Parts: sequence; structure tokens; C-alpha cells
Amino acid sequence: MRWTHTLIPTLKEAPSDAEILSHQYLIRSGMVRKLTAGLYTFLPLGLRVLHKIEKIVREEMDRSGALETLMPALQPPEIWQKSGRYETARDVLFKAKDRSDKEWVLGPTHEEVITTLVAGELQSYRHFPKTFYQIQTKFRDEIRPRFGLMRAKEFIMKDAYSFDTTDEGAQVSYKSMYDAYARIFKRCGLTAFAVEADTGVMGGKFSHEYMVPAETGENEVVYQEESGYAANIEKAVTGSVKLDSDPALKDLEIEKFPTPGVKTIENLARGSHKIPATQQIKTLVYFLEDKPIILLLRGDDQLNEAKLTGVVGSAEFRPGEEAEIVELLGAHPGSLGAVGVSSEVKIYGDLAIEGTWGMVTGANEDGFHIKNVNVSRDLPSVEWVDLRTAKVGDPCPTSGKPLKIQRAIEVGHVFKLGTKYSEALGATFLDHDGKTKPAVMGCYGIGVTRTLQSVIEQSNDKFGVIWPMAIAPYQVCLTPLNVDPASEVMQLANKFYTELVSKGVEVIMDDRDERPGFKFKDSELVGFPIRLAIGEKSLANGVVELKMRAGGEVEKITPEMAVATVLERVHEML
RNA sequence: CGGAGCGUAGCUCAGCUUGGUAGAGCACCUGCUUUGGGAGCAGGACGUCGCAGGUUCAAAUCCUGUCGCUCCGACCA
Repeated sequence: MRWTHTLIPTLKEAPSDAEILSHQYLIRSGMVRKLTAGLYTFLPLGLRVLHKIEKIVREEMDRSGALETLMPALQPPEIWQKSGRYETARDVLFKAKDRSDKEWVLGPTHEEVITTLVAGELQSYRHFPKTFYQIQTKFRDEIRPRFGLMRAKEFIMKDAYSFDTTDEGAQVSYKSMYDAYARIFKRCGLTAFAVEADTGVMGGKFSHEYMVPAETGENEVVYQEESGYAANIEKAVTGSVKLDSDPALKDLEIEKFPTPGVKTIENLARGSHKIPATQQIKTLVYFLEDKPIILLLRGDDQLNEAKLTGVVGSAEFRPGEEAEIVELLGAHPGSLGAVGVSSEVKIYGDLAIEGTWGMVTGANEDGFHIKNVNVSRDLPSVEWVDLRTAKVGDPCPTSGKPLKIQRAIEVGHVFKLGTKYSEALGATFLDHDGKTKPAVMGCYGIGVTRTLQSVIEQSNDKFGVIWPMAIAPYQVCLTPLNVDPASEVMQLANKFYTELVSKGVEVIMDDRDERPGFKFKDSELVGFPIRLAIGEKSLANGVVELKMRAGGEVEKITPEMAVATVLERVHEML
């Protein structure tokens, strides 16, 4: 390809609406342009990268035995009503109406469609297992699209769905996808690792997310290198963080004491009371489908709402409003406690305070707290569960070593679904024993467009993008510094171009009549892995100049060696 | 949806406080010079100042409304 024939609108300055570096480079290097928030046009260069990632995804999906399909993006709402997600996913569903005012759904994902297909086509255990995948545009009415392709209203996803007759089979399918994902990200030049992920209302143990470490990521990963433990913070459990209570306080009776003006854990820890946060019980009032529940955490801990979802089996909860809380407990937030609360209110307590004593909590009377709370004695009806958010330095659940936290971008998610959708949509089969059973499903997603931007986020320097060879828009940027067709420089460039292309190398020739510095800057901004510059000065010394984008000095090589050397580098880096 | 900020040339932004001729740099067009790290000079084209009302002799500037964009939170590939 010749630069003057394609469209690579590079920008010297970062667009004002691009916050993170990968978003800026995506725009500046002329890969995409924004139509409106969360919607992007892929320009020729960006599309080449996208296609290359898709090719890798296809190859690895095919290799794992998955079957490529293509499902409609436009879907009837009836199947969403059947699965129950017409309601539960209503916030992300884009809806459209046709001329007769019938409603349609733009697919944010395809469990309903694929399961409907399987319900009709796979009827015997002999037809299983099967895994289907597709690479397709998804639509999600994101509350807040952001960071370019990272979170868009419309994006390209590789989604896959496995169907097995047994749970054990489903685990094999799961593992197969899990492994394929690792290969995909590796081939894309991405450092991504699998972490245990929250399974939310679906339950079950099998969910992993593939994470790319990045400060701009929207997720937090809790990990311990030595033990290998890694989990999304929503899911992360820890070893016991329970602290020893002072034996002297165990049998003391609870005692109310005045705490005027104290509204927060912090107030009580600092002020005149000097009660460490670790000795306080934090009392939160939530409403679960209009029924109040009380949550108890240690003063220094934060509630993990994803864990709460798992505990109560629903995501339909919200923090109570001040008026509701006053009505329930008779005091304002800041003086709340669970001691003596009616046994009709469900109370969940975090494991970190189970069995402790000498604790301080609100008295349910404004301006008063109570001390010497012995949890086992004074809070008998509490159900003890894991509710806290893991913190840096907490003990690793497997090794006890201190945990660390790293921000990351989620590029893939593998999920063992079970029979939720197969039951709802009738994907059953006749087993050996003549019984009708629901298929056991798994679902697997890769954000293809997000993966693209993640590579930029991970692989760049102050000059621009550094594309890994496998997904670079072009492998080689041929840079003649004189584009006069009659010049020796341009004739040699044309010769190299022809030879390299004939050997299957993807070359872009920068045939613009621009100054050298201008061309060098552009090629570095776009990030072609190899640049071969041909200029009069070096040619007079019998050499051309090879520069690797990833680093290293300019290498001077003879024109005779140029094509072979470039070819060798391309293959080394693939 | 809650909180914060921003809408002026293709891009980055100044001008707004204190109302009065619409600005700069980059990019674009023409010419000359230049030619190894985002060149220089001269000339040129490009704007309903997001939109709609209002105040005023007069609005980019003040007021009201509205739409869009960005960031923080809940959601997620």
C-alpha cells in the first residue's frame, strides 16, 4: 500500500475528548474516528488491525473445536422474556420498533438466540458436546461509554457458547475455552492473565476473567504472585483477618456512652474517644426488594456489593435512605447498631467480626454508642458471611502471604452457566437413559475492539504506538526520503516494495513528498514494527537504514541485504 | 441517574470577568525557498461562536432553557 493512496489522518495534537493514552493514540494515529459518544468508525488502518485480531481469534476458536456461526443482531423480545432477562437486563437493552410498532431488541449478547437454536437442533446426547462462536457487533445501552473503544455502545465481541450433557463435560469445554483465550491474548502480544471472577446471581465457581494490567483499567485485581492467587476484587476472598479481642473485655456488660457530634467511624477513632476502627462495628442498612436488611462490617472494612449479591441471591438491593433508616432504627446514620434490633430484620455480619468482643457500635439513639459488645452474646441472630472488600496486605487465602492489588482491563470472560438458559428456552436432549435433560452451558466472551485498544494501552512510548508484529496494520514502513520517481532512492524503494510484497510481507510505502523528520514522526506515531529508510546520504555510503519500532539503534545495512534482513525480522517477530 | 467540567475554524485553544470590527498556532490552497527528526517567507480559503429564547441601541460575552461532549460513581467484553 502506498501512503498517498490510503487514508491515515494522523494528528499532532491529542483530541481534547480523549483522556487516556491509548484513546489518544487510537485517534492520533488515524485508526478510528468518533461519530458520537461510544460509536466509532474504523478507518483503513484500524480495520486492518481489527481484522488481524479477528483472524487470530478465529484460528484459536477453530483449533479448540468451536464452530463459527453468525446470529442476528436484531432479536425478538420474546426470547428475552422467556429467559427473564427482558427485565433483569433492561438497562443495557437497546430497543427499536418496526413500522407496525412491534418492538425489537438489539442484541447485547446471544445466549437467548443460540439456546433457541440448540433447542431446535440438538435433541440427542449423541449431538453433544458442541461449542459455537461468532464474531459480531454487540449493542449495549451503556450508562456511560468512555475511553474510546474501551466501553462503547456498539462494539465487536467474540462470543462463544458451549453445550454439554453433563457437568463434567461442561468443565472440559470450559477449560478448552480458557486455554484458547490464553493463546489468543499471547498471540496478540498482550500480557493478560486469568483471575477468578464474580459470578453474581448465577452462582457456581467457574468464572474467570482475562485481565490486562493497566492503571487505566476499570477493574481491580487482588493477587499474590508466589501463591498464584488472583481474583477480581468483587470476588476476592482473603485468609482470616480476625483480630484478637482483649480477654479482659469479654465478660463486661454493654454500656451506653455519649458521643455527641460523632457521625463517622473516623470521628470515633480520632476525636476524644480514640476507639480504633478495627474495634468498631459498621452498621449499614440496605433494602432488598423493599425489605430492610442490616449489614455489619468491621469499622475499617468496606462492603463488597458483589459479595452481597451472592449472599442474598439478588442484585435488587440498594442502600437505605436516611428517612427509612430513622424509621427502622430510630436514629440517624452515625449512631446505628444492630444490638437489640427486632429479630424480624435479617442481619448479615462479616466474618471478620464473628466471635469478637469489646466492640463499639451505635446505640440507635442519636449521639450515643455502646461499648463492650460481645458479638456472640449480644448479636445472636446474625448470619455470618463474607461481605468485606479485600485490602492490600490482607492475607492470601491460599498462602497467607500479603495480597496486592493491581488495576486492570477486562478483555475476556469465561463463564460456566449451568442450565439456566437451557431450561428457560427448552434446550433439552434425550439422554442414554431415555430421560429428558437440559443441556449444561458455558458462555465465553472476548471484547475484540477492547482488546485492540488494550494492546495500545500496553504497548506504547512517548512517540506513539508500538504494534506487535502479529497485529500491526502493516509490518514494514518503507520510507524513501526522496519521492521523485526518477531518483535512485525512489527506484530502490520501488524495488524493495515489489520484492517484499512478493514474499508476502505487508508493506506500506510512505511516498508522501514530505520532509524526513515528518515521515519518521508519523511512522513512529502509527507504530509500524519495522521501518526501512532509504535516503541519498546513507545510500552514498552504500547503506539503507533499518529501525525497529520497539527499540534499538538505527542499523545500517547494504541494499543487497535489506530485503532478506527485513524478511528475517518479520518472521522472528511473528 | 447523582456529582464536576467543557461547547468559538478540520484540530488544539485564546477572547467572556468589565457587552461594541471573530482571533492565534497547527492542518488546508497558491507561489518561492528549503530538504535526514513534525522547515521558512509571502499570499489565500475556512466561523450561523452547540441550539432556542430573553435582556440591551448592541450579545461569543449577561440571563433562562435545551442539546451535545468529557471526567468521577453504579453496570460490563
